[in-house]
Amino acid sequence: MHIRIERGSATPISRQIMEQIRAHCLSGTLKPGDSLPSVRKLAQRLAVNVNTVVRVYERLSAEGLVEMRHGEGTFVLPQSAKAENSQQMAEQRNQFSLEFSTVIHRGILLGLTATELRKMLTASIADAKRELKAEASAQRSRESETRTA
Amino acid sequence: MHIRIERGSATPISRQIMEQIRAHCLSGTLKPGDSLPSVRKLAQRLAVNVNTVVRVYERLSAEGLVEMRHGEGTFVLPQSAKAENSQQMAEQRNQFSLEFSTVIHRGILLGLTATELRKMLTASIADAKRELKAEASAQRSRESETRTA
Amino acid sequence: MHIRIERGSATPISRQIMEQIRAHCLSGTLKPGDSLPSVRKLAQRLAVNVNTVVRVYERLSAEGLVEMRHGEGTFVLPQSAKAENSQQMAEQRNQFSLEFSTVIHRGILLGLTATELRKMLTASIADAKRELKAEASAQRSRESETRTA
Amino acid sequence: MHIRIERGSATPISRQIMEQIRAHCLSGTLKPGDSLPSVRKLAQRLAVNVNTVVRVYERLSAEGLVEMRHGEGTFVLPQSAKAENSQQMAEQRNQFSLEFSTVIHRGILLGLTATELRKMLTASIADAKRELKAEASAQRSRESETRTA
DNA sequence: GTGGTCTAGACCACT
DNA sequence: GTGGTCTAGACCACT
Repeated sequence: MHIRIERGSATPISRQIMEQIRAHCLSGTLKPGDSLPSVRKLAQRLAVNVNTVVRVYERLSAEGLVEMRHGEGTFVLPQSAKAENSQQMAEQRNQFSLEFSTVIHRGILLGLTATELRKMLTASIADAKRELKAEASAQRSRESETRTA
Repeated sequence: MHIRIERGSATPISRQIMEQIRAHCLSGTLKPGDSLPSVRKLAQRLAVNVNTVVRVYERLSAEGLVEMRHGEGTFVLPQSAKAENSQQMAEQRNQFSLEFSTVIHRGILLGLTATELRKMLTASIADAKRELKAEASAQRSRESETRTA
Repeated sequence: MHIRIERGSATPISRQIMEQIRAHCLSGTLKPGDSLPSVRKLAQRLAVNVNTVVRVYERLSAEGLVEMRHGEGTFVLPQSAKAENSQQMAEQRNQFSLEFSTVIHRGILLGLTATELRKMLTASIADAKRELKAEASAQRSRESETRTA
Repeated sequence: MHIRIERGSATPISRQIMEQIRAHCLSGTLKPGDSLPSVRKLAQRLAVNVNTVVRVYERLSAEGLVEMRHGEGTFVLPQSAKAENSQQMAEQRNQFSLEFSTVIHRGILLGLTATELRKMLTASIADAKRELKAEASAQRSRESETRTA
């Protein structure tokens, strides 16, 4: 589960983490029953305070997306209804499209041309897909290890 | 000078306004000597608290980008050196490119395809350019009025 | 709004505060639209860390019981439906009755007689009612001040 | 020795167990020399992790209330002095009275009337006594079996 | 090992 | 003034 934190950003770290975990759940990178990294591990990996991660997990738990089991870990919950799920997805995409257009608007103001923006898009898509693939294969190998063991 | 505020965003309103004014200065929509809208007018137009705008102007003033003249208004300052200006531009573009790639990363996680993202890009670029043009022409007509008067 | 914290208790402070605020909302001591004390004030009054109160308010907010308005304060929300409200009340009473019987069970184990327990009950009821009344009258006088002013 | 666990409670399970064993010792349900159930049996009976019970016994052992004899079991120790015993009893009762009044306070907030609370008290006392009796008679029959064997 | 609570203190943003 | 986020660090409880 890749999570990328933008340090200088005005978006609070906790919110960045939360949105990416939500996206992972909606996209299927995280499936019901999967365990999230422990609060301490994720905190260390992201070089973030433990409490920050705890807060994120607590909020996702209040949303009903995950469940924190004392002494065991934090786990993705099965989503109650497909309808609800696809509604969440629609909401997330709407929000995404707003952000996207805001960013582009700023790019144009900064004098970037359509051609430059298209190049950046292509590069960013490639980057993101590479990350996703790398992760998926890492997960597969982890799973096969588990099966062997 | 068009400014667009995204209400739900985690990015604070003041920062949204500030970044867009900076971008307008760098892109030339706002030129040295131009006056910014009065604090009260902008606040009303954006449906934002007056103090929020005051603080934005104060910060831009501290940055040396604008000058607040008591009783007159707020004006764009000539940028001290071209070098500095282009350095600022480079910084802003760097930051932009970081944000851009983060947004795209999230879009990919949400399952958007390259094709969808390209369509969104084209639409957003068209939107942004239309806004810029509308503004430029509005400004031209305002200027000719002033000349006539 | 009286809140009583038992320091040595195994029940976490935050949970004690949360349950009492919930009870105040259900009992009508806190009505929709009422403002809660600011996080800092309540923290100081209870001699508790600010973050502890913040967490309480955040959770009540996630429950939909209150709303935190940035820069304004925290306010009791109107409860969506009477049905829901009375269901919450039933839940709270069920939980109460469980706790109550557990406490009594322990009292009996400690060798307290029925008569002693009844005396304690009468005394505790009187205490609690006195507190409620004192608060209600304090509130009335506050309201009449406001009306006069 | 009856022990009742309230699952949802904020009071940790281990503390619930510990307090009840202490109360049993003070009330005489458990007498010096009596054996506690084995760690595994109690854990199974209460559907609790073995380690949880182990830690409870360890703490009671550290308090000098019981003694863990390797390979034999855990036994109630004779209390060093009556004075100490009655002091412990007083402490426990003080703590009990605090908890009791807190619980009643919450009940009043939830709108329960004095009459309702008195009824609940009577019912809870009856329940608790019934449990104590059932246990006592079970213990007597166990003892007579032992004598016979 | 896991999560849960709490503190003290800092700095930020909105009204 | 109000709430919001984050850190560093402590100590506790459950598996």
